[in-house]
Amino acid sequence: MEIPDMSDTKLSEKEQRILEAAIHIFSEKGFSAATTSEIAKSAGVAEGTIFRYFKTKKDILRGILIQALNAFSGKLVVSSLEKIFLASEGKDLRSIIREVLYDRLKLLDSVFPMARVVFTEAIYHEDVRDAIYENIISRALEAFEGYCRKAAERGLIRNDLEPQVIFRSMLGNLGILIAQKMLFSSQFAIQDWDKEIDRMTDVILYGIAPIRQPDHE
Amino acid sequence: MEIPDMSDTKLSEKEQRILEAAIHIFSEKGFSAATTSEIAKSAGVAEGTIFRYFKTKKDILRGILIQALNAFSGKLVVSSLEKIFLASEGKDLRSIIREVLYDRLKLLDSVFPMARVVFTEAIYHEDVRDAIYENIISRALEAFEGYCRKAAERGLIRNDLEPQVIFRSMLGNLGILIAQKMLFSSQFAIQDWDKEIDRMTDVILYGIAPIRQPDHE
Amino acid sequence: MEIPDMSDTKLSEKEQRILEAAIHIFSEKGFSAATTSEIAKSAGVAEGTIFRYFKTKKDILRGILIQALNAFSGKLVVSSLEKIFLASEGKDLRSIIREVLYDRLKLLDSVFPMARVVFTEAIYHEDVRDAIYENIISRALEAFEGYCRKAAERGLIRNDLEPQVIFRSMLGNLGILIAQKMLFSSQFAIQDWDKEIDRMTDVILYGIAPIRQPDHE
Amino acid sequence: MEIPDMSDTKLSEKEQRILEAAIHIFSEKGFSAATTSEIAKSAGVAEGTIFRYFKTKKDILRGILIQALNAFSGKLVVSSLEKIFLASEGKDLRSIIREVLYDRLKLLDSVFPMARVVFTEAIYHEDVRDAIYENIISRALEAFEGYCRKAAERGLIRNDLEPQVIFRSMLGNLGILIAQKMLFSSQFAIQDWDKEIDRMTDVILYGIAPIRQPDHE
DNA sequence: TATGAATGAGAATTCATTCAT
DNA sequence: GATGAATGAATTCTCATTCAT
Repeated sequence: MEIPDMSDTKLSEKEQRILEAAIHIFSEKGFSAATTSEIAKSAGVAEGTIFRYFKTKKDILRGILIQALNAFSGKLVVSSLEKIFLASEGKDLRSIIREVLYDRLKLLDSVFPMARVVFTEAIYHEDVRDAIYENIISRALEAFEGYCRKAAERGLIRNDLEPQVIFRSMLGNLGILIAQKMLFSSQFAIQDWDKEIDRMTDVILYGIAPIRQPDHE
Repeated sequence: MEIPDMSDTKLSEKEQRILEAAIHIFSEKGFSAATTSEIAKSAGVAEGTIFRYFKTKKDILRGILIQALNAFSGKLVVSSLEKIFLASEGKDLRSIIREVLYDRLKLLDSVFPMARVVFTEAIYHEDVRDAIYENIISRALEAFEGYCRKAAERGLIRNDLEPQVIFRSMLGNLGILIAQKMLFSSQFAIQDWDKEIDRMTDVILYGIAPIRQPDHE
Repeated sequence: MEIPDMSDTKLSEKEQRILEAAIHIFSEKGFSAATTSEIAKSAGVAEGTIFRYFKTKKDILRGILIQALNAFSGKLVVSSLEKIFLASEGKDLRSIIREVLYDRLKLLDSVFPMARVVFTEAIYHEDVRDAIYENIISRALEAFEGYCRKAAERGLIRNDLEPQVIFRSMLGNLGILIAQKMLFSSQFAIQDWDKEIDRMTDVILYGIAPIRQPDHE
Repeated sequence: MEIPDMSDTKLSEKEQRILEAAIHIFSEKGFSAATTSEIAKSAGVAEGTIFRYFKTKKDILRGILIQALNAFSGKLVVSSLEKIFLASEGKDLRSIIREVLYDRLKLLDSVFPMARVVFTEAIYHEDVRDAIYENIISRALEAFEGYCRKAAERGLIRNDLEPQVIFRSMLGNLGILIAQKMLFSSQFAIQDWDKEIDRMTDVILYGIAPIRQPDHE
């Protein structure tokens, strides 16, 4: 697959329209099942036009991946997290985590189709996974470790846990929540998001074991 | 997609061989990108033979889904969990959770290609999700709730948490671990599974907030 | 282009039919201007069938080239020439050359479309030229040199000429004759082939300079 | 194909540039395999510009053919031959033929790409052949017949040969030499052109039969 | 029953030509 | 005039499905 330089070269309006149509359709039916004719129709251009901008169908996918990695890595993943953490002084951990969860949820909501394309491709292609790791996971993890260390110093979180483990736990919980919202909404309609987030935060914070004393916290 | 009766009608040896080949190939490249000729070759039958057993390519997928749902729902998901819980009398929660995690991990390991096919299809088709919900999730949840209630009564777990929330937390943690093992093994090679499971159990049990007393557990 | 092993692997009846249709159409309009749909129609098969036998359109051309090189090199070019030379004992040079010209003319007549495809492709592709050289020219030249030496020894031909030069002269004369017959038949209709061949033989034998003695032949 | 009036209407500089680029590219890959975008790039104009000057791609080819026929018929084919023949008084036949061969060789060298386009198209299109015949062959032949007659009268050449036969012989020899030079240079590199032309002249003059008496000529 | 050659509908891709700027 | 983006018809190629053996 080979995803080239992630630099955010400006895209023409038409190129962007094609990419958006493709994201939508790839997201709905997967890369292989989508047809370029469909994408063209949805983008409102002639089928041939697609191939002016993208040499092959696979290149459309590459275009999406590049955009996705750019979007996730720089702007979204790290920076907004950073803001929350910077604004976290004095706040208690519960608030911070709630905010983080809300923020991530909102973020993934806004880019869900794109994310769906990226993750399903990741399932099949190691190079996509590598790119995801390099551009998103490793960076997010790095940033996260910094916050964890600080939080641990301040006594906000346990200092006997490795950040990776905490990261994984939060990611896992978040992932399930997203899946629930996006895929199983008819089975598990979530009415009260505040409450839902609260419960999740609670589990993340204190686990499922009985809480011994009402005095702590 | 319409997944018909889940009854485990016996499959002929050839039918089974075709299904296995298809699971393998669908798992590697996805349903649309796989070709029937490839499946036939891998199954060691003529391409035409596939269509004696499965009217269309989609029917092969249906066959896989049926098998998968059967496998997950009845035999695997519930029963083995049950065993663990039944054998749990007297054991502490940490041991139980560790056992559950180990067990699920082993299970998913053994059926990973099949699970991969099911879950990627679930991403695209609501009816598959419905079938997954009906056959797996709702049953597992039901069983889980029973155990939770009992465990709560015995004072093993917090009684202020809804079983769903606990379920979600465990599922999320487990999901990430699977993804890490199956997809990001080159980035996060897990050497010491005992330790890894221990850490995860720890977080599930006690969360990430600072633990106040050494008296816990 | 890469023309693979020239071994005469047997072709199925359908493969042969496709090749023949392709030879006909490539010969009429050239490789690029011919369409696979046209070839399929002319061969009486479905378009898809072509691609069972030839992975790409270019492979059809390759198939033709292989067949052509086989046909020209082994069976035709050398062997029939050989017969003539073997039967030449005692005959005078004029008869031999006439026979050779007739023979080659008949040969090229019978494979004209194929030859046309090969030569037009040779114009554009060095590898085709190389293959032609290796398989046809160098072999024919080699055989020809043998005959020339013998003929020179017997005093049938000048011994101060290099075989290459003789070869070139005969080939040139023949080439023009073929072109005349195949391409400019409406401008230069040849009525009396015996006479035509005679005149050509005469020029090949004695050149255009005035002949001094009426004693020749 | 229909090649219209051969009059040398003046071409704009841009038109000429397009034609030259087209000659180059058609010559390398053939008419059908060449793309207008390629031609435009090579001519340094926009693709649309081509269609200002030539209504269709085929018209570019027509333009080349017209130019080629003009070039060959008038200026080149006849006139320079004429010069040689006019200057031939007193010279022996050998010198004349050598000069003619040299001259033609140099000529074809200089216009090889154009000639290649014309001749390959001639292979496929009768009207091109007709145009070649009308504009080049018939004129050249006519002129040639005149010289032949004179030469025969002067006793320079055999008078029992029809000029056509002589023409054909010279053309054939020349054709092979060109092919050798242009297409098979790696197999038959010609080092010493003087010698090569000499040998060819020798064969054209005296043929391949043993020369009977050292006394003649 | 099993085969695999044949099919043809449909997919990706190319490219001459048009046309608004 | 010149441009080059846009077009869509035509082309190559794929592959699920059929069917004669």
